[in-house]
Amino acid sequence: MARTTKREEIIQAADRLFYRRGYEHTSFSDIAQDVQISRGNFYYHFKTKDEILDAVIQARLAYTQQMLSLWETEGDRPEERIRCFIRILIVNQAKILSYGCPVGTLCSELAKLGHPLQADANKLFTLFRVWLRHQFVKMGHAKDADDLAMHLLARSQGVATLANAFHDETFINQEVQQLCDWLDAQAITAKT
Amino acid sequence: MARTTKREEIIQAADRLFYRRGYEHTSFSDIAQDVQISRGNFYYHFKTKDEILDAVIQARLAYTQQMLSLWETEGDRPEERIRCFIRILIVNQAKILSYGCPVGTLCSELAKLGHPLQADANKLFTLFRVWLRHQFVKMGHAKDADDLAMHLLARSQGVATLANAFHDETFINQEVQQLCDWLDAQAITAKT
DNA sequence: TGGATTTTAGGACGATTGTCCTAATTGGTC
DNA sequence: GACCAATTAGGACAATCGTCCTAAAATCCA
Repeated sequence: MARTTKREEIIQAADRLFYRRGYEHTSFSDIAQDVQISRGNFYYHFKTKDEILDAVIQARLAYTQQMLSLWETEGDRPEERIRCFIRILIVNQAKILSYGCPVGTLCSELAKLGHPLQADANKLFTLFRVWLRHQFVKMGHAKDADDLAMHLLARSQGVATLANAFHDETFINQEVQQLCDWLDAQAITAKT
Repeated sequence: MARTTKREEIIQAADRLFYRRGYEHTSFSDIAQDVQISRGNFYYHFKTKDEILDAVIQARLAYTQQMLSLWETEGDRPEERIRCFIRILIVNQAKILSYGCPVGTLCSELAKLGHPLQADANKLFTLFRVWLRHQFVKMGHAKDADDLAMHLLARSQGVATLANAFHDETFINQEVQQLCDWLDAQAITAKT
């Protein structure tokens, strides 16, 4: 039983499956089978597939925000916090090698589908963008904080995409090192 | 009539649709409607959907190779040729803003589908990788040519993904400028 | 012109999709 | 034990999917 309701169980399963197989390639049956309920009973919890996607996106936004808040308390310098962001490439290495970045791949898919929830999915990117911008401002990069945030986001995306395609974990480690070096360089230029 | 056969017409339409809507979200009907043939007649040209995908990938490989060969003849320094690669972010700006990178999004999708043609699609990345590596070797980066090639590929991928999500063309221009600067820096460190 | 070949249109097929309805079951409250 | 609400299972539904068959039409060649 634990604390999770059936609804939360469904959202968790959908979250996992949407990431692994993609949104469109995941069916009601797949999710229902995963949480051990009948396919028909699905309608009681969610009226449409978009409703599940919406719930999944909201859940991702929630725990992403939670993660960012947690990082905010770790370390006392903004560089160390940004390093937390860079390190997710290492922490989630295995998943990234198999399925890419959860945010990037979802946004790409929804863009191709012309899906109405596209904008909501993009908020995931915005969450990271705003948080990173905030950190760069604190580093002394008031002027180009947003550019630096976008730059770092893009670098991470690229690493995830390539690592996924080539199934290359050495590449991830190399690029993470370069990103850390880049970050250090930004810390130096900021003070001047 | 021109020179194109019906089969080539189908491949072209499928190529375009796979890029815009994604592979799975494009149906036989969609392609058939695009090239003005009946849905049933499709079977005469292609037995399965995978067969079309295979043909599309082969076509992409062919004209990508052709493009790389063309770049090989432009300019006399490898830096100028690599700049051709970077510039596709500008040349295909409108499409990238709407649909992302054709290579990256296809590989990501096929990875999620666990599709057997995944490896063939990845050859598109390899084509660029090998070509870029070749240019970096000529620049004097014999040792780290492959790392530089992968790095540049990843940067481009990230830019495409973010530009697509945020529909931001200014971001593309900024990042292209940074990539060119980075390339110049590599040209300098190579000679030493 | 006549016959062979290529290409076509139309529809059947079984499976799967998202959606929706209904009747049965469960669980808690008086 | 009786009542009420929450939750369930099973299946119907129309549409769409990829696949495949067949007969007609178009095209080519002798």
